[in-house]
Amino acid sequence: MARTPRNTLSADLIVRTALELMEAKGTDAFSLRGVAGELGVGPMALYTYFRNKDDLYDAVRDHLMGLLPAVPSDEAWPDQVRAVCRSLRLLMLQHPCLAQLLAGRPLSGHETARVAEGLLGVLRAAGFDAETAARTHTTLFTYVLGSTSWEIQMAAERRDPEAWRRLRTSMESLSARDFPSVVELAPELARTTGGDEQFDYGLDLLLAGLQLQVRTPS
Amino acid sequence: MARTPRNTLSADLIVRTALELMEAKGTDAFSLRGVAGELGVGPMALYTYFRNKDDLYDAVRDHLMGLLPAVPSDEAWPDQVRAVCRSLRLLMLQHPCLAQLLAGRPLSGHETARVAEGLLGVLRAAGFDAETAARTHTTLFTYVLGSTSWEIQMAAERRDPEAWRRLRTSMESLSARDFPSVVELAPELARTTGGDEQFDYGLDLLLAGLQLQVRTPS
DNA sequence: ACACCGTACTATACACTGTACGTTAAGAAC
DNA sequence: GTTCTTAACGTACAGTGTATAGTACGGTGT
Repeated sequence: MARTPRNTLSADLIVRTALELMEAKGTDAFSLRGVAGELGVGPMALYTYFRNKDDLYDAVRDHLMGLLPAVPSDEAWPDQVRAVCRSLRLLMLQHPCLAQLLAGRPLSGHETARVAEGLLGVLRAAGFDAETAARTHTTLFTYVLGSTSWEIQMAAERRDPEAWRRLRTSMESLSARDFPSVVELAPELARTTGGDEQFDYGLDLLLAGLQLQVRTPS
Repeated sequence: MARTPRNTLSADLIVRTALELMEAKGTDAFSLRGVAGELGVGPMALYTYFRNKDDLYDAVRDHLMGLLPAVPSDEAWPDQVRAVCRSLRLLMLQHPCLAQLLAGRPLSGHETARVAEGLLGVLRAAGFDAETAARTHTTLFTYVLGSTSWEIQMAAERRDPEAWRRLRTSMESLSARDFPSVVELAPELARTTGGDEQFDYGLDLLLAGLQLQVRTPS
């Protein structure tokens, strides 16, 4: 019986454990000590496989990006773009921690590059020049990131009854004289903080703009 | 000489000090102890004015939102929308901490409501119905939030030479066979992670989609 | 078989964090 | 002068990431 068994760890095992922990106890509850504890190991053991916490973050992000399906190849380019954006959003909803992992750090890793490659390939094949393809890629990515992060954030807030109550009362304290539109549209605003329809609404605006641009090149 | 002078603090003074600290030492360097130290006061003194750290965060965010200019009233609605989005982005660039303050917590506070009121008012005046106005508001807000947060994040990364070097090398390690588009467009992608042009590109796509929708109501 | 060495892991320690709790003293009201 | 409220203090706790140093296992060379 080895008192300190070796080679029981691996980068992949650590990543999967970290991911499980984030999904079970919430993104914020994640800590190196927590992951190490789950693995029955001291906190410093992780530093054999990752330079620091951010490095582990990046690895988890890339692992999640690997779960994205390939771009459908037998569709028109607007539908392909829609598919890529929708599947990224779905992945983020399925793994809420992904929102923070994507927002907080630059993109890196092979799986992440694969996803970018898919979208860029669609855009190039559709006839976009290099600069426009890059601009469009960034625009789409930041839209998906922003809107879905917001959606997740709001959903989390709604789950916390105390925070939700405070939000409602602070909403109701607004005078209808000073803020007529906000007060009038409060129910609509609450309804449009997320959901498939809201996401598709913005995405379709972007796609409409794109198609218009393709048809009338400057 | 009073050993513990009283009434030297105020919510507003604390907010301003917190803001100064965040801008001087970076958003992450902000801590209750740091703010209290700057004010020559114990950490717990702040709890007289704020329930907790998030509460202070919200106050700082609302304070910053108060700096946004009013919506120009003598322009066509697409230009008004553009002006609102641009000024929010500029404020975020000027106060990088605002990105995190907006992303991490739900919106609240009077100044924040004032800004929402401005944009919603423009949309209602332009003839959008309640639901479409709310959807558009959310779409525009999340686009500005996502794209500008990303821009700030990338700019910060570029300022850290170590992180920037690692990013470059990880980019260059991608094989041109597996990731042809990413490798080919690397320079364009690096160039389009921010800047006025990139922001306006996406914003104009959204506005083009919106105008199209107005002209051809379902 | 045995010494060796790189490496996987442990142990300890440091400088932080937010905040719960209990105490003290300043200023106002009577 | 007495009493009440409250602003600010001090202490303490349970965390955090990680630098540094030490230890014992596994595979390799002789």
